[in-house]
Amino acid sequence: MSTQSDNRFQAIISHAKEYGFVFQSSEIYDGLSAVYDYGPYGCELKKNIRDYWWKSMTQMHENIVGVDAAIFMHPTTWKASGHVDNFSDPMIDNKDSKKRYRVDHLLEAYADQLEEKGEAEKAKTILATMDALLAKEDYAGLKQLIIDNNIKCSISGTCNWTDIRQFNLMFDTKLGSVTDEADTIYLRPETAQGIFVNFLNVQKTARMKIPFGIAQTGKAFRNEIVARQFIFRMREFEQMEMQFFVRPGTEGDWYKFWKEERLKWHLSLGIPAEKYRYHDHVKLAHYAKEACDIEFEFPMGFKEVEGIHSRSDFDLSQHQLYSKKKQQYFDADVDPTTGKPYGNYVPYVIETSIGLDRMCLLVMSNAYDEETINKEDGTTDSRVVMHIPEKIAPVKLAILPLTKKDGLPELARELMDACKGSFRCFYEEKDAIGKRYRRQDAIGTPFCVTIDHQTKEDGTVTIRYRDSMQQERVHMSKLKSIVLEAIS
RNA sequence: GCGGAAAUAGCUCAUCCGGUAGAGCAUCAGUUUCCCAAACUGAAGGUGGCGGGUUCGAGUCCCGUUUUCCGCUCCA
Repeated sequence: MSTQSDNRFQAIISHAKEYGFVFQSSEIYDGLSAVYDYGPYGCELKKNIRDYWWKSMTQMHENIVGVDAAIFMHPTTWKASGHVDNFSDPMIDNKDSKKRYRVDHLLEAYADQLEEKGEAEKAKTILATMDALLAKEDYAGLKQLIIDNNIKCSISGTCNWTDIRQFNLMFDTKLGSVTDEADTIYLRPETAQGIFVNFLNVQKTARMKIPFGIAQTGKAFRNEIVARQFIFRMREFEQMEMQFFVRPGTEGDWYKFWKEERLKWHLSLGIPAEKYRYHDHVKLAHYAKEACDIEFEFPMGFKEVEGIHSRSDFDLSQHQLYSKKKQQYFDADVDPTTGKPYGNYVPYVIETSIGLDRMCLLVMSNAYDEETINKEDGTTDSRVVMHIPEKIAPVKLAILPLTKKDGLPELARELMDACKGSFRCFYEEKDAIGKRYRRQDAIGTPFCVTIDHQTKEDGTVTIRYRDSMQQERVHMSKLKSIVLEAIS
Protein backbone atom coordinates (compact mmCIF):
# COMPACT_ATOMS: atom_id res chain seq x y z
CA MET A 1 0.00 0.00 0.00
CA SER A 2 1.34 3.40 -0.89
CA THR A 3 1.74 6.18 1.61
CA GLN A 4 -0.56 8.30 -0.48
CA SER A 5 -3.49 5.89 -0.26
CA ASP A 6 -2.70 5.43 3.42
CA ASN A 7 -3.05 9.15 3.94
CA ARG A 8 -6.21 9.23 1.91
CA PHE A 9 -7.78 6.55 4.06
CA GLN A 10 -6.73 8.45 7.20
CA ALA A 11 -8.21 11.63 5.76
CA ILE A 12 -11.53 9.90 5.06
CA ILE A 13 -11.68 8.48 8.59
CA SER A 14 -10.94 11.92 10.07
CA HIS A 15 -13.49 13.58 7.83
CA ALA A 16 -16.11 10.96 8.76
CA LYS A 17 -15.62 11.79 12.41
CA GLU A 18 -15.28 15.55 12.08
CA TYR A 19 -18.46 15.96 10.06
CA GLY A 20 -20.67 13.55 11.95
CA PHE A 21 -20.69 10.50 9.71
CA VAL A 22 -19.03 7.83 11.87
CA PHE A 23 -17.85 7.80 15.48
CA GLN A 24 -16.12 5.08 17.38
CA SER A 25 -18.55 3.32 19.68
CA SER A 26 -18.39 4.26 23.38
CA GLU A 27 -15.60 6.68 22.59
CA ILE A 28 -15.65 8.33 26.03
CA TYR A 29 -14.72 4.92 27.49
CA ASP A 30 -11.83 4.51 25.03
CA GLY A 31 -14.02 2.81 22.49
CA LEU A 32 -14.91 -0.80 21.87
CA SER A 33 -12.77 -2.67 19.40
CA ALA A 34 -14.17 -2.73 15.86
CA VAL A 35 -17.55 -1.27 16.80
CA TYR A 36 -18.70 2.04 15.35
CA ASP A 37 -21.69 4.37 15.58
CA TYR A 38 -23.18 6.43 12.79
CA GLY A 39 -23.60 10.15 13.41
CA PRO A 40 -26.24 12.58 12.10
CA TYR A 41 -25.07 12.54 8.46
CA GLY A 42 -23.77 8.97 8.48
CA CYS A 43 -27.10 7.57 9.60
CA GLU A 44 -28.92 9.53 6.88
CA LEU A 45 -26.47 8.18 4.30
CA LYS A 46 -26.83 4.64 5.59
CA LYS A 47 -30.60 4.86 5.62
CA ASN A 48 -30.64 6.28 2.09
CA ILE A 49 -28.43 3.47 0.78
CA ARG A 50 -30.64 0.90 2.50
CA ASP A 51 -33.79 2.49 1.08
CA TYR A 52 -32.29 2.68 -2.39
CA TRP A 53 -31.33 -1.00 -2.28
CA TRP A 54 -34.72 -1.98 -0.86
CA LYS A 55 -36.58 -0.10 -3.57
CA SER A 56 -34.34 -1.50 -6.30
CA MET A 57 -34.87 -5.05 -5.10
CA THR A 58 -38.51 -5.15 -4.00
CA GLN A 59 -40.40 -2.31 -5.62
CA MET A 60 -38.65 -2.70 -8.98
CA HIS A 61 -38.94 -6.50 -9.05
CA GLU A 62 -42.52 -7.71 -8.75
CA ASN A 63 -41.35 -11.19 -7.78
CA ILE A 64 -39.28 -10.10 -4.77
CA VAL A 65 -40.84 -9.53 -1.35
CA GLY A 66 -39.35 -8.69 2.01
CA VAL A 67 -39.12 -10.11 5.50
CA ASP A 68 -37.70 -8.81 8.73
CA ALA A 69 -36.59 -11.80 10.76
CA ALA A 70 -35.43 -11.76 14.36
CA ILE A 71 -31.76 -11.72 15.29
CA PHE A 72 -32.31 -14.60 17.71
CA MET A 73 -33.07 -17.90 16.05
CA HIS A 74 -33.59 -21.44 17.26
CA PRO A 75 -30.13 -22.93 18.01
CA THR A 76 -30.74 -25.81 15.62
CA THR A 77 -30.78 -23.29 12.78
CA TRP A 78 -27.03 -22.96 13.10
CA LYS A 79 -26.45 -26.69 13.22
CA ALA A 80 -28.44 -27.05 10.00
CA SER A 81 -26.67 -24.17 8.30
CA GLY A 82 -23.25 -25.58 9.14
CA HIS A 83 -22.21 -22.60 11.22
CA VAL A 84 -21.73 -24.50 14.44
CA ASP A 85 -19.30 -26.87 12.74
CA ASN A 86 -17.70 -24.59 10.21
CA PHE A 87 -17.75 -21.30 11.99
CA SER A 88 -15.68 -22.32 14.96
CA ASP A 89 -12.37 -23.60 13.78
CA PRO A 90 -9.70 -24.90 16.11
CA MET A 91 -6.45 -23.07 15.33
CA ILE A 92 -2.81 -23.71 16.13
CA ASP A 93 0.20 -21.40 15.89
CA ASN A 94 3.79 -22.22 15.10
CA LYS A 95 5.88 -20.41 17.69
CA ASP A 96 8.89 -19.98 15.39
CA SER A 97 7.28 -18.72 12.19
CA LYS A 98 4.33 -17.09 14.00
CA LYS A 99 2.11 -18.62 11.36
CA ARG A 100 -1.39 -19.67 12.35
CA TYR A 101 -3.11 -22.68 10.84
CA ARG A 102 -6.53 -24.16 10.96
CA VAL A 103 -5.93 -27.55 12.52
CA ASP A 104 -8.04 -29.38 9.96
CA HIS A 105 -6.24 -27.66 7.08
CA LEU A 106 -2.87 -28.59 8.52
CA LEU A 107 -3.79 -32.25 8.90
CA GLU A 108 -5.52 -32.43 5.53
CA ALA A 109 -2.46 -30.99 3.82
CA TYR A 110 -0.31 -33.61 5.53
CA ALA A 111 -2.71 -36.36 4.44
CA ASP A 112 -2.50 -35.11 0.85
CA GLN A 113 1.29 -35.35 1.01
CA LEU A 114 1.07 -38.91 2.26
CA GLU A 115 -1.24 -39.87 -0.58
CA GLU A 116 1.16 -38.48 -3.12
CA LYS A 117 3.86 -40.65 -1.58
CA GLY A 118 1.59 -43.67 -1.99
CA GLU A 119 0.68 -43.97 1.66
CA ALA A 120 -3.05 -43.60 1.15
CA GLU A 121 -3.92 -45.96 4.00
CA LYS A 122 -1.99 -43.93 6.53
CA ALA A 123 -3.59 -40.72 5.21
CA LYS A 124 -7.05 -42.19 5.67
CA THR A 125 -6.28 -43.26 9.23
CA ILE A 126 -5.07 -39.81 10.14
CA LEU A 127 -8.15 -38.08 8.70
CA ALA A 128 -10.45 -40.53 10.46
CA THR A 129 -8.65 -39.94 13.76
CA MET A 130 -8.85 -36.20 13.19
CA ASP A 131 -12.60 -36.32 12.55
CA ALA A 132 -13.14 -38.34 15.71
CA LEU A 133 -11.06 -35.95 17.79
CA LEU A 134 -12.75 -32.89 16.26
CA ALA A 135 -16.16 -34.35 17.06
CA LYS A 136 -15.09 -34.84 20.68
CA GLU A 137 -13.46 -31.39 20.73
CA ASP A 138 -10.38 -33.14 22.08
CA TYR A 139 -7.81 -30.44 21.39
CA ALA A 140 -5.03 -32.04 23.40
CA GLY A 141 -5.52 -35.18 21.35
CA LEU A 142 -5.39 -33.23 18.11
CA LYS A 143 -2.16 -31.57 19.13
CA GLN A 144 -0.72 -34.98 20.01
CA LEU A 145 -1.78 -36.23 16.56
CA ILE A 146 0.16 -33.40 14.96
CA ILE A 147 3.22 -34.04 17.10
CA ASP A 148 3.08 -37.83 16.68
CA ASN A 149 3.14 -37.43 12.91
CA ASN A 150 5.93 -34.89 13.15
CA ILE A 151 3.95 -32.38 11.09
CA LYS A 152 6.08 -29.32 10.47
CA CYS A 153 5.30 -25.73 9.70
CA SER A 154 6.06 -25.09 6.05
CA ILE A 155 7.68 -21.75 6.86
CA SER A 156 9.88 -22.48 9.83
CA GLY A 157 10.16 -26.24 9.31
CA THR A 158 9.77 -26.85 13.04
CA CYS A 159 7.28 -28.66 15.25
CA ASN A 160 7.25 -25.96 17.88
CA TRP A 161 3.45 -25.61 18.20
CA THR A 162 1.23 -23.74 20.64
CA ASP A 163 -1.79 -25.39 22.22
CA ILE A 164 -4.85 -25.62 20.03
CA ARG A 165 -7.39 -22.88 20.64
CA GLN A 166 -10.97 -22.54 19.65
CA PHE A 167 -12.12 -19.39 17.92
CA ASN A 168 -15.89 -19.37 17.90
CA LEU A 169 -17.00 -16.70 15.50
CA MET A 170 -20.59 -16.67 16.77
CA PHE A 171 -21.57 -14.54 19.76
CA ASP A 172 -23.68 -16.41 22.26
CA THR A 173 -26.04 -15.35 24.99
CA LYS A 174 -28.61 -16.95 27.23
CA LEU A 175 -32.31 -17.18 26.58
CA GLY A 176 -34.29 -17.31 29.80
CA SER A 177 -33.98 -15.15 32.88
CA VAL A 178 -32.43 -17.79 35.12
CA THR A 179 -28.95 -18.32 33.80
CA ASP A 180 -28.54 -21.87 35.10
CA GLU A 181 -31.57 -23.18 33.31
CA ALA A 182 -31.18 -21.04 30.23
CA ASP A 183 -30.30 -22.30 26.80
CA THR A 184 -27.42 -20.90 24.86
CA ILE A 185 -28.52 -19.09 21.76
CA TYR A 186 -26.50 -17.23 19.17
CA LEU A 187 -26.69 -13.79 17.66
CA ARG A 188 -27.11 -14.53 13.96
CA PRO A 189 -23.82 -14.50 12.04
CA GLU A 190 -25.73 -13.90 8.80
CA THR A 191 -29.24 -12.82 7.90
CA ALA A 192 -29.76 -15.49 5.23
CA GLN A 193 -31.10 -18.16 7.57
CA GLY A 194 -33.97 -15.90 8.64
CA ILE A 195 -35.08 -16.02 5.02
CA PHE A 196 -34.63 -19.79 4.56
CA VAL A 197 -36.61 -20.76 7.64
CA ASN A 198 -39.44 -18.52 6.44
CA PHE A 199 -39.37 -19.81 2.89
CA LEU A 200 -42.74 -21.56 2.95
CA ASN A 201 -44.42 -18.91 5.13
CA VAL A 202 -43.53 -16.25 2.59
CA GLN A 203 -44.20 -18.35 -0.48
CA LYS A 204 -47.69 -19.30 0.74
CA THR A 205 -48.84 -16.02 2.25
CA ALA A 206 -47.57 -13.80 -0.54
CA ARG A 207 -48.65 -16.46 -3.11
CA MET A 208 -45.25 -16.41 -4.79
CA LYS A 209 -44.42 -18.54 -7.79
CA ILE A 210 -40.92 -19.68 -8.65
CA PRO A 211 -38.75 -17.92 -9.63
CA PHE A 212 -39.09 -15.44 -6.78
CA GLY A 213 -36.93 -13.73 -4.20
CA ILE A 214 -37.04 -12.75 -0.53
CA ALA A 215 -35.13 -9.66 0.56
CA GLN A 216 -34.02 -8.65 4.01
CA THR A 217 -31.84 -6.04 5.65
CA GLY A 218 -30.59 -6.34 9.19
CA LYS A 219 -27.81 -6.69 11.69
CA ALA A 220 -25.53 -9.70 11.92
CA PHE A 221 -22.70 -10.41 14.37
CA ARG A 222 -19.34 -12.09 14.01
CA ASN A 223 -16.67 -12.35 16.64
CA GLU A 224 -13.85 -11.86 14.14
CA ILE A 225 -10.35 -12.82 15.19
CA VAL A 226 -9.14 -9.64 13.59
CA ALA A 227 -11.68 -6.93 12.88
CA ARG A 228 -10.12 -3.82 11.44
CA GLN A 229 -9.97 -1.20 8.74
CA PHE A 230 -12.56 1.21 10.11
CA ILE A 231 -16.13 0.21 9.21
CA PHE A 232 -14.96 -2.31 6.60
CA ARG A 233 -14.90 -5.22 9.02
CA MET A 234 -16.95 -4.74 12.17
CA ARG A 235 -18.13 -7.19 14.78
CA GLU A 236 -21.68 -5.88 14.48
CA PHE A 237 -22.65 -5.08 10.92
CA GLU A 238 -25.64 -4.78 8.65
CA GLN A 239 -26.34 -6.94 5.63
CA MET A 240 -28.69 -6.45 2.71
CA GLU A 241 -29.54 -9.85 1.33
CA MET A 242 -31.79 -11.34 -1.25
CA GLN A 243 -32.32 -15.06 -1.71
CA PHE A 244 -33.74 -15.94 -5.10
CA PHE A 245 -35.49 -19.31 -5.38
CA VAL A 246 -35.33 -21.08 -8.73
CA ARG A 247 -36.13 -24.37 -10.39
CA PRO A 248 -33.15 -26.77 -10.29
CA GLY A 249 -31.38 -26.69 -13.61
CA THR A 250 -31.97 -22.96 -14.15
CA GLU A 251 -29.57 -21.79 -11.44
CA GLY A 252 -26.73 -21.17 -13.89
CA ASP A 253 -28.74 -18.65 -15.88
CA TRP A 254 -30.06 -16.94 -12.78
CA TYR A 255 -26.60 -16.76 -11.25
CA LYS A 256 -25.40 -15.01 -14.39
CA PHE A 257 -28.46 -12.72 -14.33
CA TRP A 258 -27.95 -11.56 -10.74
CA LYS A 259 -24.22 -11.23 -11.16
CA GLU A 260 -24.83 -8.68 -13.92
CA GLU A 261 -27.90 -7.11 -12.30
CA ARG A 262 -26.07 -6.37 -9.08
CA LEU A 263 -23.15 -4.66 -10.78
CA LYS A 264 -25.67 -2.54 -12.70
CA TRP A 265 -27.09 -1.41 -9.37
CA HIS A 266 -23.68 -0.21 -8.24
CA LEU A 267 -23.09 1.59 -11.51
CA SER A 268 -26.54 3.22 -11.33
CA LEU A 269 -25.16 5.33 -8.48
CA GLY A 270 -22.77 6.91 -10.93
CA ILE A 271 -19.68 5.29 -9.45
CA PRO A 272 -17.04 4.68 -12.16
CA ALA A 273 -17.00 1.15 -13.59
CA GLU A 274 -13.21 0.93 -13.46
CA LYS A 275 -13.37 0.99 -9.67
CA TYR A 276 -15.29 -2.29 -9.73
CA ARG A 277 -14.30 -5.81 -10.67
CA TYR A 278 -15.57 -9.34 -10.25
CA HIS A 279 -13.61 -11.88 -8.30
CA ASP A 280 -14.73 -15.41 -9.15
CA HIS A 281 -14.20 -17.91 -6.36
CA VAL A 282 -12.04 -20.86 -7.26
CA LYS A 283 -12.23 -22.55 -3.88
CA LEU A 284 -15.91 -22.84 -3.07
CA ALA A 285 -17.69 -22.94 0.27
CA HIS A 286 -19.36 -26.14 1.43
CA TYR A 287 -22.74 -25.09 0.06
CA ALA A 288 -21.75 -23.32 -3.14
CA LYS A 289 -21.95 -24.29 -6.78
CA GLU A 290 -20.66 -21.01 -8.14
CA ALA A 291 -19.67 -17.84 -6.33
CA CYS A 292 -18.17 -14.46 -7.02
CA ASP A 293 -17.54 -11.20 -5.25
CA ILE A 294 -18.08 -7.71 -6.52
CA GLU A 295 -14.94 -5.90 -5.45
CA PHE A 296 -14.41 -2.16 -5.17
CA GLU A 297 -11.17 -0.26 -5.15
CA PHE A 298 -11.16 1.08 -1.59
CA PRO A 299 -8.27 3.31 -0.47
CA MET A 300 -6.62 0.16 0.90
CA GLY A 301 -7.05 -1.76 -2.36
CA PHE A 302 -9.67 -3.90 -4.09
CA LYS A 303 -11.93 -5.48 -1.46
CA GLU A 304 -15.21 -7.38 -1.44
CA VAL A 305 -18.36 -5.33 -1.05
CA GLU A 306 -20.94 -7.83 -2.28
CA GLY A 307 -21.13 -11.57 -2.87
CA ILE A 308 -23.26 -13.50 -5.36
CA HIS A 309 -23.53 -17.19 -4.58
CA SER A 310 -25.24 -20.10 -6.22
CA ARG A 311 -26.13 -22.05 -3.07
CA SER A 312 -27.92 -25.04 -4.65
CA ASP A 313 -30.62 -26.56 -2.40
CA PHE A 314 -28.12 -26.85 0.44
CA ASP A 315 -29.86 -24.56 2.95
CA LEU A 316 -33.45 -25.65 2.40
CA SER A 317 -32.47 -29.32 2.33
CA GLN A 318 -30.54 -28.95 5.56
CA HIS A 319 -33.54 -27.30 7.25
CA GLN A 320 -35.76 -30.05 5.88
CA LEU A 321 -33.42 -32.62 7.40
CA TYR A 322 -33.10 -30.98 10.81
CA SER A 323 -36.69 -29.75 11.20
CA LYS A 324 -38.27 -32.82 9.61
CA LYS A 325 -40.60 -30.43 7.79
CA LYS A 326 -40.82 -30.59 4.01
CA GLN A 327 -39.33 -27.52 2.33
CA GLN A 328 -40.82 -28.27 -1.06
CA TYR A 329 -42.46 -26.24 -3.74
CA PHE A 330 -45.04 -27.59 -6.18
CA ASP A 331 -44.26 -26.32 -9.66
CA ALA A 332 -47.35 -26.48 -11.88
CA ASP A 333 -45.50 -25.29 -14.96
CA VAL A 334 -45.32 -27.90 -17.68
CA ASP A 335 -41.95 -29.41 -18.54
CA PRO A 336 -41.84 -29.34 -22.37
CA THR A 337 -39.68 -32.46 -22.53
CA THR A 338 -42.12 -34.65 -20.56
CA GLY A 339 -45.39 -32.79 -21.13
CA LYS A 340 -46.07 -32.99 -17.37
CA PRO A 341 -45.76 -30.44 -14.53
CA TYR A 342 -42.35 -30.11 -12.93
CA GLY A 343 -44.00 -31.11 -9.65
CA ASN A 344 -42.46 -31.07 -6.16
CA TYR A 345 -38.88 -30.10 -5.53
CA VAL A 346 -36.63 -28.25 -3.11
CA PRO A 347 -35.75 -25.02 -4.94
CA TYR A 348 -32.23 -23.94 -5.70
CA VAL A 349 -31.06 -20.58 -4.40
CA ILE A 350 -29.09 -17.68 -5.81
CA GLU A 351 -27.96 -15.33 -3.07
CA THR A 352 -26.92 -11.70 -3.36
CA SER A 353 -25.45 -10.38 -0.14
CA ILE A 354 -24.06 -6.90 0.31
CA GLY A 355 -22.57 -5.28 3.40
CA LEU A 356 -24.39 -2.03 4.12
CA ASP A 357 -21.53 -0.64 6.19
CA ARG A 358 -19.08 -1.49 3.44
CA MET A 359 -21.36 0.26 1.01
CA CYS A 360 -21.26 3.36 3.24
CA LEU A 361 -17.47 3.22 3.25
CA LEU A 362 -17.50 2.67 -0.50
CA VAL A 363 -19.64 5.76 -1.07
CA MET A 364 -17.57 7.89 1.29
CA SER A 365 -14.28 6.69 -0.24
CA ASN A 366 -15.49 7.38 -3.72
CA ALA A 367 -17.01 10.73 -2.79
CA TYR A 368 -14.16 12.22 -0.78
CA ASP A 369 -12.16 14.78 -2.70
CA GLU A 370 -9.72 17.55 -1.83
CA GLU A 371 -10.00 20.08 -4.65
CA THR A 372 -7.82 23.00 -5.55
CA ILE A 373 -9.79 25.89 -6.95
CA ASN A 374 -8.28 28.56 -9.22
CA LYS A 375 -9.92 31.83 -8.36
CA GLU A 376 -10.53 34.74 -10.69
CA ASP A 377 -7.86 36.90 -9.10
CA GLY A 378 -5.19 34.29 -9.84
CA THR A 379 -4.90 32.92 -6.33
CA THR A 380 -5.84 29.38 -5.41
CA ASP A 381 -8.17 28.04 -2.79
CA SER A 382 -9.08 24.56 -1.67
CA ARG A 383 -12.17 22.73 -0.58
CA VAL A 384 -13.05 19.30 0.73
CA VAL A 385 -16.11 18.02 -1.04
CA MET A 386 -18.07 14.80 -0.80
CA HIS A 387 -19.38 13.90 -4.26
CA ILE A 388 -22.11 11.70 -2.83
CA PRO A 389 -24.68 10.61 -5.45
CA GLU A 390 -27.76 12.88 -5.19
CA LYS A 391 -30.06 9.91 -4.57
CA ILE A 392 -28.35 8.98 -1.32
CA ALA A 393 -26.89 12.28 -0.09
CA PRO A 394 -27.68 12.89 3.62
CA VAL A 395 -29.00 16.41 2.97
CA LYS A 396 -30.47 17.21 -0.43
CA LEU A 397 -30.93 20.96 -0.27
CA ALA A 398 -29.44 23.75 1.81
CA ILE A 399 -31.52 26.92 1.99
CA LEU A 400 -29.40 30.00 2.64
CA PRO A 401 -30.65 33.58 2.87
CA LEU A 402 -27.88 35.88 1.70
CA THR A 403 -28.34 38.12 4.75
CA LYS A 404 -30.26 37.69 7.96
CA LYS A 405 -32.32 40.83 7.50
CA ASP A 406 -34.42 42.70 4.89
CA GLY A 407 -37.02 39.94 4.97
CA LEU A 408 -34.77 37.35 3.32
CA PRO A 409 -34.99 34.80 6.19
CA GLU A 410 -38.77 34.95 5.94
CA LEU A 411 -38.69 34.07 2.23
CA ALA A 412 -36.16 31.32 2.91
CA ARG A 413 -38.40 29.87 5.61
CA GLU A 414 -41.27 29.73 3.14
CA LEU A 415 -39.14 27.69 0.78
CA MET A 416 -38.00 25.48 3.65
CA ASP A 417 -41.59 24.75 4.62
CA ALA A 418 -42.47 23.97 1.03
CA CYS A 419 -39.63 21.46 0.62
CA LYS A 420 -38.95 19.81 3.95
CA GLY A 421 -41.85 17.41 3.66
CA SER A 422 -40.41 15.95 0.46
CA PHE A 423 -36.71 15.60 1.23
CA ARG A 424 -34.10 16.47 3.83
CA CYS A 425 -33.34 20.20 3.86
CA PHE A 426 -30.93 22.29 5.89
CA TYR A 427 -31.45 25.93 6.82
CA GLU A 428 -28.67 28.32 7.78
CA GLU A 429 -28.29 32.08 7.91
CA LYS A 430 -25.07 32.32 9.90
CA ASP A 431 -21.68 33.33 8.36
CA ALA A 432 -20.65 34.41 4.88
CA ILE A 433 -22.23 32.65 1.94
CA GLY A 434 -18.96 31.10 0.75
CA LYS A 435 -18.37 29.53 4.12
CA ARG A 436 -21.84 28.09 4.16
CA TYR A 437 -21.30 26.58 0.71
CA ARG A 438 -18.11 24.89 1.90
CA ARG A 439 -19.81 23.44 4.94
CA GLN A 440 -22.42 21.87 2.68
CA ASP A 441 -19.69 20.56 0.35
CA ALA A 442 -18.11 18.80 3.32
CA ILE A 443 -21.27 16.81 4.05
CA GLY A 444 -22.08 16.25 0.39
CA THR A 445 -25.22 18.36 -0.04
CA PRO A 446 -25.81 18.40 -3.81
CA PHE A 447 -27.84 21.61 -3.99
CA CYS A 448 -27.62 24.96 -2.25
CA VAL A 449 -30.09 27.72 -2.88
CA THR A 450 -29.53 31.36 -1.98
CA ILE A 451 -32.30 33.86 -1.38
CA ASP A 452 -31.17 37.39 -2.19
CA HIS A 453 -32.69 40.84 -2.71
CA GLN A 454 -33.78 40.02 -6.23
CA THR A 455 -35.89 37.20 -4.81
CA LYS A 456 -38.13 39.83 -3.22
CA GLU A 457 -38.70 41.44 -6.61
CA ASP A 458 -39.22 38.51 -8.99
CA GLY A 459 -39.23 35.35 -6.84
CA THR A 460 -36.07 33.91 -8.39
CA VAL A 461 -33.22 32.36 -6.42
CA THR A 462 -29.73 31.10 -7.28
CA ILE A 463 -29.22 27.37 -7.21
CA ARG A 464 -25.61 26.34 -6.74
CA TYR A 465 -24.42 22.88 -7.78
CA ARG A 466 -22.01 21.07 -5.50
CA ASP A 467 -19.84 19.32 -8.08
CA SER A 468 -19.44 22.09 -10.66
CA MET A 469 -19.86 25.04 -8.26
CA GLN A 470 -21.88 26.62 -11.06
CA GLN A 471 -24.89 28.80 -10.26
CA GLU A 472 -28.17 29.33 -12.03
CA ARG A 473 -31.13 31.60 -11.43
CA VAL A 474 -34.43 29.78 -11.26
CA HIS A 475 -37.85 30.60 -9.93
CA MET A 476 -38.49 29.52 -6.35
CA SER A 477 -41.53 27.55 -7.38
CA LYS A 478 -39.45 25.23 -9.59
CA LEU A 479 -36.95 24.28 -6.94
CA LYS A 480 -38.79 21.38 -5.39
CA SER A 481 -39.27 19.65 -8.71
CA ILE A 482 -35.63 20.22 -9.71
CA VAL A 483 -34.43 18.47 -6.57
CA LEU A 484 -37.03 15.72 -6.76
CA GLU A 485 -36.06 15.08 -10.36
CA ALA A 486 -32.39 14.66 -9.38
CA ILE A 487 -32.97 12.34 -6.42
CA SER A 488 -35.63 10.02 -7.77
C1' G B 1 -3.51 -13.74 18.08
C1' C B 2 1.97 -12.31 16.73
C1' G B 3 5.20 -8.23 15.15
C1' G B 4 5.74 -2.78 14.12
C1' A B 5 4.01 2.35 14.78
C1' A B 6 0.97 5.69 17.32
C1' A B 7 -2.49 8.15 21.07
C1' U B 8 -1.75 16.05 23.41
C1' A B 9 -8.44 20.96 22.05
C1' G B 10 -13.80 18.96 17.37
C1' C B 11 -9.67 18.38 13.15
C1' U B 12 -4.25 18.80 11.74
C1' C B 13 -0.10 19.28 14.59
C1' A B 14 3.80 21.84 18.02
C1' U B 15 5.90 21.76 23.01
C1' C B 16 14.30 21.42 22.47
C1' C B 17 18.08 17.95 27.85
C1' G B 18 12.10 16.03 32.66
C1' G B 19 10.37 22.18 35.26
C1' U B 20 2.26 21.96 36.02
C1' A B 21 0.54 22.95 27.49
C1' G B 22 0.40 26.31 22.44
C1' A B 23 -0.83 27.38 17.07
C1' G B 24 -3.77 27.11 12.59
C1' C B 25 -8.43 25.66 11.12
C1' A B 26 -13.23 24.51 13.12
C1' U B 27 -17.12 25.86 17.09
C1' C B 28 -20.15 29.66 19.93
C1' A B 29 -21.71 35.13 20.88
C1' G B 30 -21.48 39.94 18.71
C1' U B 31 -20.08 44.07 15.01
C1' U B 32 -19.45 44.74 9.89
C1' U B 33 -19.81 42.72 4.96
C1' C B 34 -22.85 40.17 1.31
C1' C B 35 -22.66 34.86 -4.04
C1' C B 36 -17.66 30.62 -2.88
C1' A B 37 -13.60 29.07 3.81
C1' A B 38 -13.39 37.90 4.28
C1' A B 39 -12.27 41.21 8.66
C1' C B 40 -12.61 42.70 13.70
C1' U B 41 -13.99 41.92 19.05
C1' G B 42 -14.87 38.42 22.60
C1' A B 43 -15.83 33.35 24.54
C1' A B 44 -15.56 28.34 25.17
C1' G B 45 -12.82 24.07 24.69
C1' G B 46 -7.21 19.86 28.02
C1' U B 47 -6.54 15.59 35.03
C1' G B 48 -1.71 15.12 27.73
C1' G B 49 -6.10 7.56 26.28
C1' C B 50 -6.24 5.02 31.21
C1' G B 51 -3.45 2.87 35.54
C1' G B 52 1.06 2.31 38.06
C1' G B 53 6.53 3.23 38.78
C1' U B 54 11.21 6.30 38.88
C1' U B 55 11.92 11.58 40.40
C1' C B 56 11.85 17.32 44.55
C1' G B 57 9.03 17.54 39.87
C1' A B 58 6.59 13.30 34.22
C1' G B 59 2.89 15.01 28.19
C1' U B 60 8.33 13.92 28.09
C1' C B 61 11.85 8.17 31.08
C1' C B 62 10.12 2.86 32.52
C1' C B 63 6.12 -1.00 33.06
C1' G B 64 1.13 -2.49 32.33
C1' U B 65 -3.46 -1.72 29.93
C1' U B 66 -7.08 0.13 26.24
C1' U B 67 -7.84 1.89 21.40
C1' U B 68 -6.31 2.94 16.37
C1' C B 69 -3.38 2.21 11.91
C1' C B 70 0.21 -1.10 9.11
C1' G B 71 2.29 -6.24 8.02
C1' C B 72 1.27 -11.52 8.92
C1' U B 73 -3.03 -14.42 9.93
C1' C B 74 -8.34 -14.89 9.58
C1' C B 75 -12.67 -13.48 6.87
C1' A B 76 -17.25 -20.68 5.15
